This record gives sequence, C-alpha cells and structure tokens, in this order.
Amino acid sequence: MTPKEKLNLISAGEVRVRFAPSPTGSLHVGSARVALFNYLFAKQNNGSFVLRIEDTDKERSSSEFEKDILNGLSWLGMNWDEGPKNGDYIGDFGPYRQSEKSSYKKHIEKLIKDDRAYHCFCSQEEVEAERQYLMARGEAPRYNGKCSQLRTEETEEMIKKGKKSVIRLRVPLKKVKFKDIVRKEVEFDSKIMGDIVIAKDLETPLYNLAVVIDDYEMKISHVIRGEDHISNTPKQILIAEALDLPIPEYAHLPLVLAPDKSKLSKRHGAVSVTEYKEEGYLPESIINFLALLGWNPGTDREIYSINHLIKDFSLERVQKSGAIFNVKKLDFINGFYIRQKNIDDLTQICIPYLVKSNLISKDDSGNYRAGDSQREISLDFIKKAISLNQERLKKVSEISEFTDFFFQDNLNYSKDLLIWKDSSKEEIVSCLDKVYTILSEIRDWQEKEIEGKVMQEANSTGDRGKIFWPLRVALTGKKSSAGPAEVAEALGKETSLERVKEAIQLLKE
RNA sequence: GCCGCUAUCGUCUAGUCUGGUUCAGGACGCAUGGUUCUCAACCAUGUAACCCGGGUUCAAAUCCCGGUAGCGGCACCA
Repeated sequence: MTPKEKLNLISAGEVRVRFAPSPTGSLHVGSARVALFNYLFAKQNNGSFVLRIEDTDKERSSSEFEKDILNGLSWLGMNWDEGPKNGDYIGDFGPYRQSEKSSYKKHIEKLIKDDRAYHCFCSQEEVEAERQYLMARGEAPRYNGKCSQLRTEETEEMIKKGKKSVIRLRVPLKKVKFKDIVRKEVEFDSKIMGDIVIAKDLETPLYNLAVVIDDYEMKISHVIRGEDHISNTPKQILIAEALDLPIPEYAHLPLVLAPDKSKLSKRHGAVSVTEYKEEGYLPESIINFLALLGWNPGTDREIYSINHLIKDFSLERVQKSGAIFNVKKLDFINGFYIRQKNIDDLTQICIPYLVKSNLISKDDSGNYRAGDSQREISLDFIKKAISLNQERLKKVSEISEFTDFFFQDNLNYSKDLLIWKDSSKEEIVSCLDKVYTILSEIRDWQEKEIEGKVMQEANSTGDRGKIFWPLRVALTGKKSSAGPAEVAEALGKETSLERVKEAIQLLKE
C-alpha cells in the first residue's frame, strides 16, 4: 500500500486531530486558539480531539505548566476525548505524554536497517562551525553529509569504541510538496535542509521524528497547528516517507500577533489563558474572541457560543495572515457576555474578586461580612450591589472598584466632588438638607418611591443635577455610578440617611 | 543571509476563485448627537482602507508581471 492509499484510508474514516503543547510555559492564548480550531474541526466532523503533552525535553518541561494547560483547556470548555484513565486528572482522562511512550526505538532501528538513516559521529562543535561557515557564505546552513559515507563496519567499529553519535535521516534531493487546507499548495526544496538529525540515540527521538510516529500511532488524520510549524512540515513528510507511513492532511493557522505585529509573547503583557481568567474574562468571551481572530463565518454574525462555532466553523474560511490580538475588542465581547449572565451566576463569579480586595469575607458559619466593619451582610445585598453595576463591567475584576462603597463604611471623597457644576456650597448644603428630609419621610423604602419623591424636588429646582448629583456623591463617594435611588434602596434607609448627613457635615467643615 | 508565508479602514474582517450590482460592506475603537444628575448600556450619525509600479481589458480590490514591506522558520528545543 502506498502512503497515498493509506492516507485515503485514514481520511475516509474518522477525523482525529490532536493538540500537542509542550509544557514549557502556561497555556498561551495563541495555543488556546490552535486548540480551539482543532476542537471545532473534530466536533463538527464527529471526530476525536486528542491531547498530547510533548514533554520529551525534560529540562524545560514541568508538571506545573502541564497542569496549567489542562486547567485552561477545561475551563474554556474544550475537553479531550481520550487518554489514560488512571491517575488524578481533570476531566475524564489524563493526557497522553510523549515521555510515557516507548515505541520509538523500533522505528529508529528500522530506519537504520533500511539505510534511510545513519549514525553521525561528528561533534556538535564541528557541525556548528560548518553551519557558521555556510551562513557567512550566504548559503543555507546544512550538514555536509560527512558520515553518510561510512560503511556499516566502520560505523559498528566506532559504536563499539563508544564514540558518541546521533541519528541522521538520509534526505533525498527533491521538492517536497504538500497541500495545506489553509494555504493551498506549499513547496519546499529538500536541498536546503541537508541530512537532519532525527534522534539523539536509539532511545531518544527528536521532535520531528516523535511527532511523525505519534501522529501515526494515534491515527491522526489532520494536523492543525500554528504557522510557525510550517517549515517543519517537509521534514516530517520526509520522515514519514522513509518510514513508509501515511501522511496526514495539514492546516497551518496564522499566528496571533502583538500590536507591533510580532508573535505575541510575554514581553507584550498578559499572554496566558490563566492571566486572562484572573483579570476577569469569561471563558465564553475568550472562545468567541479567539474564534473570530483569523476566522469569520462570511456573515455579519459576531456573537458565537462554542456550540454554534462547531456548526459554522470551517477551516477553509481561516485567514492566511496573522491577526493582532486586540484587547479592546475582547473587552467589548466580555462586556457583552457579562451583561447576558443571570445575576446569580454573575454573583458567584464576582465574589472571589470582592474577597480578594478585602471588601467582603466569609465567616466560619458561612455568613458574609463587610470588609472593614465586619458587619454581617446578606447574599442578596451583595447580589444587589453587583446587579447595579452589571452593565458597566468589562472585566469581572472591575467589580471591586465599582462596588466598594457598598461594603465600606467610610467613603473617602473630596468635598468638592459634591458641588454640582457652578453651584455654591451653600446651595448644595440646602439641597442635601431637603433631600435628607424627603428621604427620612419615606416609609416604603423602594427605588420607585425614592426616585419619585426625590424627582419631585429635583424638578422644582429647575436643574435636577443640583439634587441628584450631590445625593449620588454622598451615597457612593464617586463621580459615576448607578442611579442614586437604586443605590439608596440597596444601601437601606439608615445608611443612606447617615451618608447624606455626613456629606452635609463635610461641606460645613 | 537562506527558505517559506502574507499583504483591504488604527484593529478584526466581507468582497478576490467566477473582473462590472462596491466612489469597497460589517464589527471594535474613536468623534458627534439623542436619552440623562454622572458613568455605563441603548439608539442615530460620522471617521477611516484596496502596499507600490507596470500591463491585460470598454471595465481591476478582483487577472498577469515586477518590486517593496511585514512576519515566521532556519538546533543534538518543542
């Protein structure tokens, strides 16, 4: 069976894709997008989404990062479909790990037996010197093929002597062409790479070899990955051909760029899913935003849940050029999803942020207490405070600065803030006096009632701001907030009156 | 340096295959107005782009040629 036929066999069958991060850093938003596109493609084809941790580089890999990646994926709602069942994992399965595989050796031995690969005894220094020389001459840096001429006996002799070697692939001179779902036809000339190293020794495959073997053994039908891998593709094809393995379909996704158009990285600020999560972005926002970076449905629709994406997504409509990660748009989308949330869910999402800023705490019996005074507050009170600011939130983390006055007893604001436009201090004092009287006479402490009574007075002044503005500042200590009547209702009559009184005193000082 | 990829408003993009319906459409941002005590939300209006140069054609963002720029990759990392 030719590789081509094998490929047809695969693609005629199940769609199987993989997300293969190396645990050398937290889950990057760019990787998350690669994972997303894989996930969407798998789901819409009733295929499988496989997670493979590429941890062959033990120096740089860590289990902390692996955990972060797993957590990030499941937080975003992308659960992988298979994996080992034993162990303590998030979700139904653990991930596959390259470090736990041991089938590479037989493939490497086969390559050597078939003379598609050979031992190379050149030292790293030698190779590096050659590389520098070629680069200086303006040529492609590649191995000169010195050890490819060694006879079997010579090789065995050197191995016997304990001379250190690596395994190189005999790269045939040819044009390597492949079809890319995103970019159509791509072509590389193999002469620019020379005989590449595919393994450090019989037990230790290098990345390109490991990928080919793993993808084959996991029966991966489509390799969907970042564009930064595009020049690895011809190498992997060559390896697969030498091994007589089928070649999967490829789709190389454009990169996620920073505002300066370079590949988005740590130096540009927040790049990991975890960081965005902590800043208060919702998973649905991140999914929606990431999907639209480099893909669009061809219609004007921009709001997409992951389930709708599964329906409408198509690899063919993926953009070819890199896309800049535009936080403003993310903020907009996040604000939209926050507004859509029902208040109970939003409250649960917000509470950790309020706790973190010491505005509220939970005591041993499970009751909530306000930050500074430790007075007991109800969940309904918290809910109300949040609900009054729901439409103002772009990020959940902003909840603290918007609602602090609900939980603090002392508002620290300058008395100038109480002054409406060019009113005089005396005018405002008298307005607040009137408001105090009005409020204190209200029996039915409801927003409507408060609003109605205060509005009556405000209308009679001719300039409503004279009443409403100082009242809001008195209640919140801020120059912007929800309507004073709503705030007053939430705060309660006692606290509201107290704050108005304090404002009057402040002005009289 | 070599190889590869890409190129429409500031940003994400539609349109490019199958040239005319497009003095280029949507969204974010920004600006202005409406609503309003403020902010937000909402509504309305506006702002702003076919990388450059040739060619083909009655007609080019769309086809051809040549530049230029940006990005990615060039490991005994992944």
